[in-house]
Amino acid sequence: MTNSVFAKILAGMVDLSAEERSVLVKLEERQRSLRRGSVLQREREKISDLFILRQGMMMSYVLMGDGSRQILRFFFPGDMVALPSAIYEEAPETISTLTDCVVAQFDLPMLMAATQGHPRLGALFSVYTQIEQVATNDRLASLGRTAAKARIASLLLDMRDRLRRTDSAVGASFPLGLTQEEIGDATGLTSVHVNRMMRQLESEGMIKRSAGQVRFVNEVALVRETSYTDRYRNLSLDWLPKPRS
Amino acid sequence: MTNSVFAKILAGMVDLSAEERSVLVKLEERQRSLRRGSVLQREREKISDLFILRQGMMMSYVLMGDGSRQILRFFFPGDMVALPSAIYEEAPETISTLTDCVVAQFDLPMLMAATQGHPRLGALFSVYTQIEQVATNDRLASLGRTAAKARIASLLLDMRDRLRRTDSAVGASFPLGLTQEEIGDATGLTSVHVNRMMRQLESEGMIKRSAGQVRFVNEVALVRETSYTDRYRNLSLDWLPKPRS
DNA sequence: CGTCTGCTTGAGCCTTGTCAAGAAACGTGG
DNA sequence: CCACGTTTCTTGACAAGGCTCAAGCAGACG
Repeated sequence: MTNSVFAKILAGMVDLSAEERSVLVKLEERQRSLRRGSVLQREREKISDLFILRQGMMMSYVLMGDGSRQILRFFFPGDMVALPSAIYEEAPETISTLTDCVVAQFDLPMLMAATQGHPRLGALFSVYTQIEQVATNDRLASLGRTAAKARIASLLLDMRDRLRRTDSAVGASFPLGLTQEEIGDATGLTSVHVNRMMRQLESEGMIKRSAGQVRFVNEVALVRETSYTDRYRNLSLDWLPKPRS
Repeated sequence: MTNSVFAKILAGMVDLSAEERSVLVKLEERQRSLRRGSVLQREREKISDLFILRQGMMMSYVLMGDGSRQILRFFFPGDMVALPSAIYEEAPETISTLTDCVVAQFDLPMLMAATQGHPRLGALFSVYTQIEQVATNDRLASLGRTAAKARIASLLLDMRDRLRRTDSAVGASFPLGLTQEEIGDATGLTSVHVNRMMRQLESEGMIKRSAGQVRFVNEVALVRETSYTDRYRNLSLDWLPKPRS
């Protein structure tokens, strides 16, 4: 394979040197195709492999004692997957595919080796994980302190922005690819209430749904509903070391 | 100052070499005392300093459009503070003290320099941030998919475990140091409902409250209520590079 | 063409929120 | 060390957002 989707994400932050790119390409050499509904990793199992999602959509989730599910995160092309699990004896989350997927697979020693001679790349991995952290904090605030409609609006805006990172065809319209049950499990709602809220967003002229696509009809109103922020923007990275060119 | 509280946390994961310790001590050389109620960093302001909390309790939070507050995290001695904010042009969260505090202050270049010749230390910083991430995921699941009583029980168990990391005097009993309003802002509840649930936990014989202290009377029942996991335990770190001794 | 999964809608309920007010604890100045 | 003001805790009555249960419908897939 001659390219790296993870590099596409990082390239949105800094200009990568040719050498840095080649290191990233190597991380994505070992690829696997997965069917929709595959489980890459199950909660409480020992896992040490990491993945970069190249095509498709995935998610991570936990099952609660009462059988309900909390989806922690959706993954889109370019995302690094399973890093938190790799440091534990037992994976804290289940990871599975939502569509047919292509992933690149590697492990922590390979990651360590990759950053060895490239301190800036190591720092960029840290930046990536911090962005994740901030995005998770945003979701936390969304679940803790906003109403159902706003949670769903946030989720939709987030999906659009993250799809657009690697697919410039995504504009006001994008394929949803989630059931209302999944949206509910991500936002802490029931599928019934997700349904009601989505139709309300539609009847209020904020979104339009058809053939599995969502279109933002009034994006300004949607954003006003949510206080959503794209956390891949407005980074301050002048402290990064010089690249190894 | 001749010691590092952050080293205490890391020492719970691996045996630190003398050289690694001395690097960590240096990070905590510049210290500041802060009054209760001080704001170290305000949401949307530019910040580039990091802190390690040496004494006291702090928190980070965001203010929502409607004036409500979501507390994202409480900080206890040994915790690293403000790392997510340092990579943004504008801080994504406000950080303030809940008690009088002593913090050590440094910045990203100093952190980069510290890990420069110590790859294992750099990796341990990453491990630390991943633990944060997993703990945040747990809170997300707690807010999304558990009832009020369980959220509060989780919070109490988490506080106790994190206080105990650096204070071996903490056992079944610890100083709460939070108002019910703060507990509510952390768990996505109102202070009124927090009150009801805490008295319920008390009347059910799970906890006892007096003079600002919380005592776990029936810890087993409390844990059963919550599916809480201590994320500082059961790490798998055999992939770490050799320490520079 | 039949089955299955996901979407939609209604009715009633329950957990949690809102509003309000009094009691208790805490902190501060005199 | 007391007195007063402020914050925090506690409790009740009522409201509401979101959940549960149930049933019909539509589209996808074999």
